[in-house]
Amino acid sequence: MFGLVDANNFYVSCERVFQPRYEKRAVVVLSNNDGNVVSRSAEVKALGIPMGAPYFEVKELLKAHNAAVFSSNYALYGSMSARVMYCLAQRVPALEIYSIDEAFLDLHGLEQHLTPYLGRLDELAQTLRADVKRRTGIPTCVGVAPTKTLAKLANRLAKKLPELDGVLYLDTTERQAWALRQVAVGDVWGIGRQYAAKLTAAGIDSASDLARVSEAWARKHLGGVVGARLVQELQGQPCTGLHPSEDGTLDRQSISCSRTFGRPLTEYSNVLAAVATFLSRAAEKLRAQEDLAHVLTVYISKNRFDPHVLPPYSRSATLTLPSGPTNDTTVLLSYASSLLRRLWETGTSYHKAGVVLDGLEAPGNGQQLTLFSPSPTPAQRENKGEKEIATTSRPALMASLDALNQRFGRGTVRLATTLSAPTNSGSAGSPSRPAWEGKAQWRSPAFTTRLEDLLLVN
DNA sequence: TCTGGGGTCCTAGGACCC
DNA sequence: TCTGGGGTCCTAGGACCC
Repeated sequence: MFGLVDANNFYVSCERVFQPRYEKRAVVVLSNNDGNVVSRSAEVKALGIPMGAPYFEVKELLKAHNAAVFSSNYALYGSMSARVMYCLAQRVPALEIYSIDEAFLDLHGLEQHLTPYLGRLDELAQTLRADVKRRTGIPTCVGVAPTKTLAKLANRLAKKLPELDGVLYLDTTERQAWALRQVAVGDVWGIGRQYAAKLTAAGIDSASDLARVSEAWARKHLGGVVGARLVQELQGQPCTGLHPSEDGTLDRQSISCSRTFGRPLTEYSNVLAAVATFLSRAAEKLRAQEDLAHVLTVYISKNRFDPHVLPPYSRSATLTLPSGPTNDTTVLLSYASSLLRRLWETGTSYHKAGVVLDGLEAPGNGQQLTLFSPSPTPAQRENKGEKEIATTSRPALMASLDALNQRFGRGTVRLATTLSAPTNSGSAGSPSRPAWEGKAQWRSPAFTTRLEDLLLVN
């Protein structure tokens, strides 16, 4: 059996832990740039405000109901997530951290061997919920079922139906069949908007209907092997196992960093400063998980909501690093700036930029070396005669950078390229405020990660 | 006026390998 | 006249997840 633990409106719950006066009030948390509603308290859901609603569209409604509005505070949510995962890891043989607020639990064997001591799996699930709530303040629900897809479905019902008291255990085929009938096809894990529309057009409305389509049909209409697996999993046949997260942290196969800008940017130097900042952050994460990357992608996007802008809204460029895998920000940046140059169209207004690091590998024995001396980076070629940029990594420099920023705060020491060029018109902000930076008007304190923000109790 | 960010997995054509 | 089969890697893009 698999368990799925999922926090209830996680970001809102994190805010409430440290500011209990919001316990009974309507609360929302907004995305970066205060753009969209990404977490809603039950009171807000009852108002009919959907997940992902643009804030400007629901602002008045929220105000009318005296809702509290927060900008997102990832320092807080990340740290609360780690606490929740730590609690869970202490009580189950293995878990897979699936997202910031969800984890799959490996419960195989427990039902045969341990239940005489621990009670049924649904009792164990209740114990987990109570433990997490007591130690972190975060409310959760738990689904238990023979496949991950059914565990997700069970979790959804556990959240929806108060009479289940936060736990649903789909131990028999009768209970599974019942659960499948309760869930709309669009709410099944792996069925997004496009597939949902296609399925309802074909007369497939519930998870139960979907569980009865043929494998061939699923393959043809639901993205090949992915669709075939999905249907089998609904039938109770596990197609995917648990990928345990070692020591409670997540090792990623790709690392990215991107932002929508606070305002549209047309100056190359401003966008370069943004890309350099995002790349620095991504490289920092890469070093934190002790990996090297050998594939780099840069992308820039136009405003897809502007009716005057035609698709494609986004262009990307990917490069397999000729000088081999690295985690050195300066090496990565010299390639990133040449990719950005390739994508750049003068006179275009850009809305967002991002970088992705792929092809991650651990340093050491397995590493691919170059046969000859590393080929020069684009920056070296362009700047021939100027100061050299190394193609070989300088681990000691990066380690010092990370140590300083860890101790004195993110961005204390950074590459000069991350600084936006001074603008003639731009007396608006202080020089330390980059052109691309967005809004975050209502951010709560970093209660768990900044000494100055520590809650004081009299 | 105002519309997020960080991921996973899959597809598909072309270059290239033996 | 006639021109293979089984792979990997690279790059770009799409669907989906939370």
